[in-house]
Amino acid sequence: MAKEVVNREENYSLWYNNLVTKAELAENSAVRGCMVIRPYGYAIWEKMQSYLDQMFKETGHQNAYFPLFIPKSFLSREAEHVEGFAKECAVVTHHRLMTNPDGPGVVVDPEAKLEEELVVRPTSETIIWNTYKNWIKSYRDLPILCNQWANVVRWEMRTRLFLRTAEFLWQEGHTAHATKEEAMEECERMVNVYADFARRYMALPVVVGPKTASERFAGAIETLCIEAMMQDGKALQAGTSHFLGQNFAKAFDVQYATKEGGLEYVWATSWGVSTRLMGALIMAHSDNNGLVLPPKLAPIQVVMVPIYKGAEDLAEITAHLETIKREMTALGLSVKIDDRDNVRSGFKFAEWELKGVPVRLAVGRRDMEAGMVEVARRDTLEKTSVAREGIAAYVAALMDEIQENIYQKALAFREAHTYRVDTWEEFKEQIEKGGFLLCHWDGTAETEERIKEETKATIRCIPTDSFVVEEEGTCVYSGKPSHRRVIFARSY
RNA sequence: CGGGAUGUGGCGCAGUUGGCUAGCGCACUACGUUAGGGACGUAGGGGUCGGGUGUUCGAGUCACCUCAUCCCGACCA
Repeated sequence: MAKEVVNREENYSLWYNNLVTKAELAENSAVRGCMVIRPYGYAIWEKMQSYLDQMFKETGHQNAYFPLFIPKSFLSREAEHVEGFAKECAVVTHHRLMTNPDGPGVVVDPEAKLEEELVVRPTSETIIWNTYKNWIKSYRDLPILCNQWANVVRWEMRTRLFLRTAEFLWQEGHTAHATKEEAMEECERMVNVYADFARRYMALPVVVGPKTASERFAGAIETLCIEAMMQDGKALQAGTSHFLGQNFAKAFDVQYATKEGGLEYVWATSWGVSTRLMGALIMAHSDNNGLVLPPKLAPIQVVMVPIYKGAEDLAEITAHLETIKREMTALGLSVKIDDRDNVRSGFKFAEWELKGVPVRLAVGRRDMEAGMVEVARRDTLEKTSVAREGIAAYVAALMDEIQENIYQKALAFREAHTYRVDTWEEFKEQIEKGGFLLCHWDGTAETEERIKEETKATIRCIPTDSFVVEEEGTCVYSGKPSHRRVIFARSY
């Protein structure tokens, strides 16, 4: 159970500092809300990337890369899309600087104004569909199943580290299909890939389901998402998969010749997850001692701390640890021996806990002579003494146990903070305490909007795989009939 | 873009009603003692106070302007 202070803002910096630092920028810089990812933090992102990439390949996708700059006119081709992103675009207007004729430094050369301004991609649908147009002529060219790993820029009015930064890293999949059914299947397949990844690798229980119309991606017909609950009871959208219908195909005039000789617009999907997942990971599992990383994503899975007195002692114990390390490395574990002699063991314990390393081994002369190793788990903070013999296999098995335990803990937390709410009074009271509220909703945008205005709660999704929600009832707000419950929550 | 707050060594802060060589903790360097849960001693190095203008004999301190950051709103796959 989370301690009282967990997930309060003051604690975030403690957790974040291991992974990122705020960009240190020159004074007067217009760039704000960016982050610098430290090597240790990036290692987590790399792990996420490699697992996701593998899952994308297994579902038939290929990686590709498209331009960072998008001609401004492309963005306006799809009406809803441009409306959704216009307010947060960084725009390139010039291509050259010159020495300042009136003083020090450089200024923008007014002669170097671009014919057409370029938008720094906030998402790549438009530039990709402009390219797909040239790739697709016949039904034989379909489907196209591409993914891109890239950075994108969204000039948000207010940023939040990890959750909403001006520049972030992500992957975006963009697919083109001959039929509506095939595209819808793809959309669903990919949201399930995300859910699978969140659960198995991030140890993050997520709810899968469609968004309501008002929460949809700009230009999508349907948006499926995975929603997670953070330790403060707020919801976090962790990934989305969009069924785009023929909107982009029509906007970019992408038609294909059918087998029968006709001409049809293609059907599209797009889907993405970002470095926001790292924020989710942190806010879902961390405690007051720092990060808690699931073993599958931990850059260092085992840290070994020698307990010693004097240099010879250190050398001898370190050599002993090396033999253990070799055994564990052979089992595929990533291991670090912390043989620093300028900090004490207690300091090392605290530091590696802060960094979230799943298992710590400590060995002193006493243990060495007794043929024992002290094993400390990060998830439970328990310490046990284990025989040196067979320690590698023990730790390898412990990794699975920790992975599962972190998941179960997060799941139990979510279950404990999910409430079936049937009256408006109860709703207003409960929403203040956080959590997911499973409620009947009359299905209208008006009701959704009023609830948002009155309580700041939004419909996170219409769950399809996590809760039993199909039942007859009446809308928690309007009292009109409803056939299923949806998830209301305050969100990031 | 509105409301509030904050900018002083790498980090976190103090600095009274303006007053003389700008301090403290952490971190850093050297040496020594230490080492099973964030060690201690001694000796060091490092800041011109976000930027600008002004008031004054004198500005970290007062005034105005400006820039940046954080929080709350508005906004937001």
